[in-house]
Amino acid sequence: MGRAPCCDKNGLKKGPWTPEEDLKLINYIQAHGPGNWRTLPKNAGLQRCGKSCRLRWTNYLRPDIKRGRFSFEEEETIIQLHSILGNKWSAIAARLPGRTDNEIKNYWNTHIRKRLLRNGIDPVTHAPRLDLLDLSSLLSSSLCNPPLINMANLLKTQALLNPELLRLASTILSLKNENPDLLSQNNLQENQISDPNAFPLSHSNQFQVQAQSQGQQVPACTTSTLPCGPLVDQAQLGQANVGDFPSNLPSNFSCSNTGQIIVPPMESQDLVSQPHYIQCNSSPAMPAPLEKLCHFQPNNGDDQNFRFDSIMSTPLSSSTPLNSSSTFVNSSSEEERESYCSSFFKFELPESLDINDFMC
DNA sequence: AAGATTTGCAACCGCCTTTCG
DNA sequence: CCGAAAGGCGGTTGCAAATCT
Repeated sequence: MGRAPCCDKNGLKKGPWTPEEDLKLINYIQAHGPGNWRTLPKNAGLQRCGKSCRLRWTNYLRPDIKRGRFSFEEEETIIQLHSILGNKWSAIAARLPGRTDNEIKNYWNTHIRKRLLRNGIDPVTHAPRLDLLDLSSLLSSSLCNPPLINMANLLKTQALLNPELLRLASTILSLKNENPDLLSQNNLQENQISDPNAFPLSHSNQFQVQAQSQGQQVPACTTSTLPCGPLVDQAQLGQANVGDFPSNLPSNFSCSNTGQIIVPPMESQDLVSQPHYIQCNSSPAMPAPLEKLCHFQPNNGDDQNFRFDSIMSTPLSSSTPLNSSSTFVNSSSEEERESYCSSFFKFELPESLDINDFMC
């Protein structure tokens, strides 16, 4: 037996609400409070389905709803939360005061999703998408960079690969493609990190990188396009396994020829500072070749207080002097935001990387 | 200037979960 | 425990506004 409809639809109005209807609904709820949506329309004198009244109230008429363009902080938070929660719009909305799940869903579908796609990032998994890459330019750039040829070959055999490593490879390729002059940049970086004494490593700078066993679901959060973004108080993220958080390589790392992964600085906070280098301990589950990649070091002497968790949790949009600049946050165009996202990705393939080690 | 196309968003639909008798 | 009702959620649609040709 099918369920009875939520209300008798005969004679009930559909479509856009009129100001008069809104007023009736507001007046009724102000007098009696929300709830009992089934009887509300009748009592309020509305020719509407109760469900329609509830949606109108929760998505539009509620007094605490914030309308207007999403701020940079909000967008950033949405991306981060979506990478963790997926399409749980109500859960995301619960962390964005004044925003409704419907509004966030619409904004995601019309703005953020498209931008991620333009940046070659799968909006579902938050991972780079091979099928969106410009393979011709990729291959041409590979001709000037032999290790990339190997990686391209590696990708052809993706079915044989550990998915995590495949993701790493695809990420490297896609971002290399976006940053053609990365080599020169990285030479500088390599020089910077070649002297281990220059980057004292404190215990607090270490974290465990837990390579995921094959087939394990990867929390997409670590491949968010805004990896340095806020994260929301992770303790509040009931569904997010904070302990697993760094189990993926952060999307904004780069790989030096010396096998180090370089996490760029948060641009909005420090547009000119050098990347951070973070040391990580390899876990038993990590394939040996990946261990080569996961040798993080803190950046430099003038960043003694650097902590990885600060990268993961410090809001890009926090009220730091640079970032709190309202001109940046509030007037950022789509291009600026796009640039902001893609600029995180600076990769270089380690020459020492032997793809054979990655084969299953 | 006008028609075509794209974009943005409010609203609807149907399914799932929770509540309650 | 069971079934119906209500509430909640995510996906989709339809239309007006904006943009393009």
